[in-house]
Amino acid sequence: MALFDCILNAQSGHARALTYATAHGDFQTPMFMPVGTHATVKGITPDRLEELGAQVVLANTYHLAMRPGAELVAEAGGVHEFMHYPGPMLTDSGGFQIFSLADTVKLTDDGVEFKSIYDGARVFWSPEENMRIQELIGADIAMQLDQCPPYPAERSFVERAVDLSSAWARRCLAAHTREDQTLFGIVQGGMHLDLRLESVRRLRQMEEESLAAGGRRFGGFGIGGYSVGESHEVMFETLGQVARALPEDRPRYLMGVGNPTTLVRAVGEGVDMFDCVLPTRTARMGTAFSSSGRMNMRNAKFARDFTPLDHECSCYTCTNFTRAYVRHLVKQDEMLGGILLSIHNLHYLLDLMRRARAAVLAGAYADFLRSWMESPAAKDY
RNA sequence: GGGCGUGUGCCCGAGUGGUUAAAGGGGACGGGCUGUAAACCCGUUGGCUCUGCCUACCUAGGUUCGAAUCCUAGCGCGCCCA
Repeated sequence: MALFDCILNAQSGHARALTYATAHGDFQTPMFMPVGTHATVKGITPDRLEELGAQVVLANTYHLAMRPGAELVAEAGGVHEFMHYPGPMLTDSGGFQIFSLADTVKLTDDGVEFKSIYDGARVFWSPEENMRIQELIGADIAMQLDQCPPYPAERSFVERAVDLSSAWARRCLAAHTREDQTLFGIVQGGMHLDLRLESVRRLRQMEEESLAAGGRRFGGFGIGGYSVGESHEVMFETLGQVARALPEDRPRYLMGVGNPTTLVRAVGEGVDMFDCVLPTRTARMGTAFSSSGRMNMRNAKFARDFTPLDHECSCYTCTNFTRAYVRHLVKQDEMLGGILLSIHNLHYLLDLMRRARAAVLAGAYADFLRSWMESPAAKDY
């Protein structure tokens, strides 16, 4: 396969199984991507990530640009070398952080000015500067700079976010040059189907114009702005139509979603990739995913429970440790508690997506979805 | 044996006559976490027939309209002297 080729291995209903080629190896979908904001998946060493079958790992442009600095990462040989992760990587642009963290954000014709949360310094990013930084960091996939509106938000606000994100997408696409890195565009539009479809239309159009002018195309598409506080019902009212309005020949990435049931349902709607802090953050806070639903391992009922976290799980944690021991670690604030739970939760989502892929390859995704929705784990949706 | 000090809710610890069921920690118990400023944040923590009542600041008496707060004795603990 040539770099950034995308092969459709199978389709079952709207659910797809893709293989995608990057300079650091192929990845297969449906797929969940562990989040490693500061160029580390908290508590998890890279060899453990490989053992878990993680394929793509995320890092964050905002945080790495502030610390230790994109130039330093480039000097280290790029983010893969820096963090010693040999597989495919993706960097989020940092747009999400700019708008969610900074209290003073100033939009100009040329870009966005914001205050660094690290030292309060004024930082100005144009889409071009953001591309330059992401190329320095050197992940396999870069995300366009975008604006993710909160929920609820005035329609006019969401419209402006679509306008801004579209304009930035065009400039990112034009500015992106690195050959061994691809760029994903991002759909916005909140919960408004017409705005979402307009956002998709613009991405497709700007790509056509770029190609016609001898420029580049998007390597895939992010679906942003969901799971920002709306109900699942509201999200699924539009998600499927939005996903399927995107080009069929490239991956669709639902950004920031990690609830197991949402993943299973979204795959059924034609989504291919996900990322979320949920498995690792909740792990550090003491929560375990399991085939019988989420478990708060601080609960007293686990004190003398000498069984594995999940009887159906084959991860390192479940094959070697008991609920009682994990609870003990969590109650004592021992770092190993968060580590063991992170291993388990990541395994849970990675394995869920492997089983989803197997179901697509078997042409039986509808059955997989149905049996999931009837399982005890779906209750925590 | 004598002197001085001290005794608060599961634990530590503030309070030193009235708005104190009693600050603040810790612990315990429970909840939350969705493109990670998160090994973090929030709630509950005497009982009950629960918009109120009862029981509570070592024990027993006392002073006072009113005491965890003052007095007396006892008991426990600590330090010093013998």
